[in-house]
Parts: sequence; C-alpha cells; structure tokens
Amino acid sequence: MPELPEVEVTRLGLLPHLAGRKISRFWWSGKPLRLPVPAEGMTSLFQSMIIDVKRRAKYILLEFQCGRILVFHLGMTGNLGIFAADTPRKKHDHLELLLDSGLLLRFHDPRRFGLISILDARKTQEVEDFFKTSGMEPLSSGFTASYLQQAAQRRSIAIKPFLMTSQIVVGIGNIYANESLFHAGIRPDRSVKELSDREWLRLVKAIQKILLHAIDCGGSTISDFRNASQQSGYFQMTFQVYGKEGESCAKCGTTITKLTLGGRSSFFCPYCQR
DNA sequence: AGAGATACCTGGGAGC
DNA sequence: TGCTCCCAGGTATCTC
Repeated sequence: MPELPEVEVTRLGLLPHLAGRKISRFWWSGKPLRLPVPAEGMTSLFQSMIIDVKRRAKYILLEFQCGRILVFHLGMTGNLGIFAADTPRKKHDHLELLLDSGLLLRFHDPRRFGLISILDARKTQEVEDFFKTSGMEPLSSGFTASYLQQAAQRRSIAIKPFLMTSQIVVGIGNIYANESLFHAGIRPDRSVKELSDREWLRLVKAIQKILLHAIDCGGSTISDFRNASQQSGYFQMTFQVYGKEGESCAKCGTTITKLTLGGRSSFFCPYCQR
C-alpha cells in the first residue's frame, strides 16, 4: 500500500536506472487504469532523455529533456520496477518501457487504482491543475504545527481523517496516520478543534520522524509492496498499532483497540493515546 | 463549505 | 472444494 515512504523508496531505486536514459519502445496492456493510459503520447517521449526522477505527493515524475513529464501513481497495489529485458511479463503488468540500457521499466498494478499520465512542463497551467488538489509535503519546511493549526481552523473533523486529507498534507495514508498518532500520543478520534499547541507540535515531529524512518527501512511491505528492485521493505516490523487489534501495546501492555473513522480502520492504544 | 459516503478494482481470507 | 461475502485503501466525485 504505497504511501509517501514507499513512493520515495521506489523513486530512489529508479533514479540510477533512468537518469540519462531514453525510451525506445513501449508496450501497454490495453487496460485502463484510474485514468485512460496515454498510449499515443508515449511515442512523443522517444529520443528525449530522462533528466530526473522526482516525487510530488504520491506521484513519481519522470522528467524528460523535451519538457514532458511522465507521471506514475501507484494507487494501492502499483509497482514500478526495473527488469532484465527477457523477464517474462506477469498478469497485471500494464506498461513496459524499453530503455536504451537494455533494461525494462515495468508498471504492475493488480487493482488498477494507479495512474499513468503525461504532462508538459512548458504548460505551467496544466501542471498546476494536475497538482491543485495536492497539499503540503510533510517533509518540507512549510509543514509546521502552525500550518496544520491554520488548516484545521473552523473544522470539526477527527485528527486521523484530517491527516489523510491530501489537500492539506500529502503522502500520509492509513498506515502512517495510525503510527504517527501513536507516536504523538494522540487518539485518532480526537477532534482537530481540541488539540493543544503542544500536541500539534508533537504530531508534526512524529509524522516526520516516522516517514523518514520508514524511508530508511525501505518502506512497509504489508502484502505486496516491492521497491524498484523488487525487494520488500521492513518498516512493518516496527508497527506499534497498525493491524494490531487485540494485541498488547509494546509500550504499556494495554490491548490495542480498533475503530472506524472516515470508513478506514484505525488502531490505537487507549492508554498511550489520549 | 465541510464531512461523510460512494465508486473504482482485484485478491485474499473467512465462513458456510 | 467451491461458493459468496467482506475487507484492504488513494483519490475523485457525490450528497447532505
């Protein structure tokens, strides 16, 4: 389930294989993803060099010298990986790009919640529109307690679905929202109205610490996440609450409780989180 | 305008 | 064994 750390781990794995490369051929499964796959636009990328691989929110951006940007979103089950040219295709492979290094970049996504799009950096409005619903990067300097407090003004939403609102802050999905709230000692169902200055500060620090640690761990592999080299992450070994309903809290021994917020499973320790 | 529900999609596990 | 049901969740879009 790729959240910011998994997307960043994928980006870091792709960068050395893609920077300076060109695409010479592509293949598409013919199946639509969340948006139509721009199959015709793909040939327009041939002959242009990939100059950088960036990330914005949970999107991976392949920037080409010609100004075009090939955008990938992994959805829930998406994977972008580098493979030898003779690696057989698997079920649910949807896009394959042959690089001039002889390697393949493959997009694999069983649930097809992912997205592939082509933007043109020279059309700034187009790029702006694409990201207009993407809020603050949680690892940027603008992500502060006061930013969150400002965004929470006149809202009555619970803190956990608030953290998962991508117009406010990007990259935090269900796993990292649960884990961050545990580390900050805040119950997921607390209203944003009641959080103190100190709690907002703790939360920002917890989110940043957890995201960075998860990137160091190569992300979390719950069922299917693999990095660009198809290796699992291991941050899931350090989960304190996510998926641990009925188990004892590692800190205090209290039974971890589950409740549903905004239609999503939420896990917390009733003693450590107030 | 904010908040909650719904739709999209498939695989895996539970229950019968 | 094999069927049905439910759940997982990122994001856009809806309804209240």
